[in-house]
Amino acid sequence: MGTTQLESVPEPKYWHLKTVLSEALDSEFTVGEILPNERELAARFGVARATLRQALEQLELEGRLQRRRGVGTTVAPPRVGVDVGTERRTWPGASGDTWQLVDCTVDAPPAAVADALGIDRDEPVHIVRRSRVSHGRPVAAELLYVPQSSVPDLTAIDAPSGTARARAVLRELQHLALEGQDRAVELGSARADDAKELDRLPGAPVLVVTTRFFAEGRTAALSVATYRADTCRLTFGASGGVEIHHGQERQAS
Amino acid sequence: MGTTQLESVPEPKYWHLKTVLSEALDSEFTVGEILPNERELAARFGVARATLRQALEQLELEGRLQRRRGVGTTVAPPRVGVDVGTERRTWPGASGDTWQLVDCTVDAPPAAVADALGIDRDEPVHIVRRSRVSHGRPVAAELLYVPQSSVPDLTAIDAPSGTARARAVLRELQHLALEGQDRAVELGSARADDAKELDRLPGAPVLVVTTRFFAEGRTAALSVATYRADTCRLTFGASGGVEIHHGQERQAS
DNA sequence: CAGTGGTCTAGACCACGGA
DNA sequence: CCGTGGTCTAGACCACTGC
Repeated sequence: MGTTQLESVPEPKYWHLKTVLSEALDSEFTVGEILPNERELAARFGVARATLRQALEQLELEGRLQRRRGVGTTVAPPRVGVDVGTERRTWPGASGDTWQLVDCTVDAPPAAVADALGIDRDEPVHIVRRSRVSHGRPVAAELLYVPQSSVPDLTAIDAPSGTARARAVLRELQHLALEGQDRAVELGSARADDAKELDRLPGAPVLVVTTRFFAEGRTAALSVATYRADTCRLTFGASGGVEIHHGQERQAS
Repeated sequence: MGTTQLESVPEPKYWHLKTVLSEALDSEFTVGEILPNERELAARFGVARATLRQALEQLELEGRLQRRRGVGTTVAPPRVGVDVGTERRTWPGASGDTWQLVDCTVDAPPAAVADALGIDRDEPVHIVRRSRVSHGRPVAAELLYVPQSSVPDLTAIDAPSGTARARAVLRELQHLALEGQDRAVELGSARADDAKELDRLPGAPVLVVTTRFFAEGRTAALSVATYRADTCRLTFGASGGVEIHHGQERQAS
């Protein structure tokens, strides 16, 4: 081998395709513009549709594209910075939070949630559903699990209907002294119900933010919030008064 | 509508397959166990390999499986909780941090990074490469961008080689008074070099943690850390002394 | 209704890891 | 060397959107 063997490492077609498309998006398209359809693009690049789709999937994962069945593929706007600040340690539903109540049920939680709450796996808890909207688009769906022991003063009279009961549960929560909280962020895929609320297909990538609220020496509530990974950037503002001019704060290419 | 129309919504095969496999993983497999190969599994479920792979991909995305070319598909251990705590606001490289120095170069940063740092796009900066290991496995790769103006006392003599220079840059950083920092987390896909360091294929899903360090009224450094999304759960410990017994803290199914 | 992206098939070959 | 997962093809049909 006389020459440096750079060509002997064939880049996958979809990877190269992704690079080419990415550059084209930067230079030849504007936000919201609709791309040629997949069959057309595949033909234009001389690849099978499946290969072209592999490239599009990556670009969608990175928040560069948005695809909707029956409509087409459009150039996505930059990701929305969504504040999930840690320093403001308050109960959910405290004044100024950005969540919309959806409804509230009483049911046995998933086993993992019961374990985290330190309760029996078949002990029913309040499950408050909330959703979060930013810039007119749904960005997150939340399930807030509240053991009945955390809101002992809640009576059946307080809970005539879904959102009213949700309000009552959150109101009762404020009575507890919040001793602390912790958070975790991980990648997940949207369950069917979350997907519907987020206007995505089931299985869409989401950032799952799990928050545990501590009071009276135990976990008094557990929040599982799923954010659209394609359109959201979770921000943890921690410095004083520095303005964020988020635009192309994307990963280096 | 007399009956609830549940059957009229045909679930995609790969989605159903994913559910079945997921339950099988819980009940019939142990961590580290190797699954039958894809051709075998596809045949067993009576689907094409591509369909089977779609299900496996989702499970890998959720951290349930690990696939390695030439080896096979294994049952993944629960995600590792990696602390990216916000309260401990220190410069990178301060005592007690868990990063390993890799090397250090001087080069023009990507345009987005230059913008975030508020410098010209062709102004070279120090680029410190670090990696983070947890439980014996690489979990993150970081690029730390430090404008030369942030470490004015650094001389060429301090920088004989890669890691030595990296050490020198971090040492100089400690001399600045850290005024604040902020963080953002978003989904990305691994670039080729990061992928190599993380022992993954290019394009693998990663959680990108961008941290801006403020000093002297400006952004004095910018860290872009990419964490393996399949194996990591980013934790933001914020409560006092509460022990985390992470095990099955997975998203509710 | 036509056009879009989403799912699925049944093949083929390639790149990598380990024996 | 063989077996693995990774890539790619050229089709097909389905589900959804908007006209």
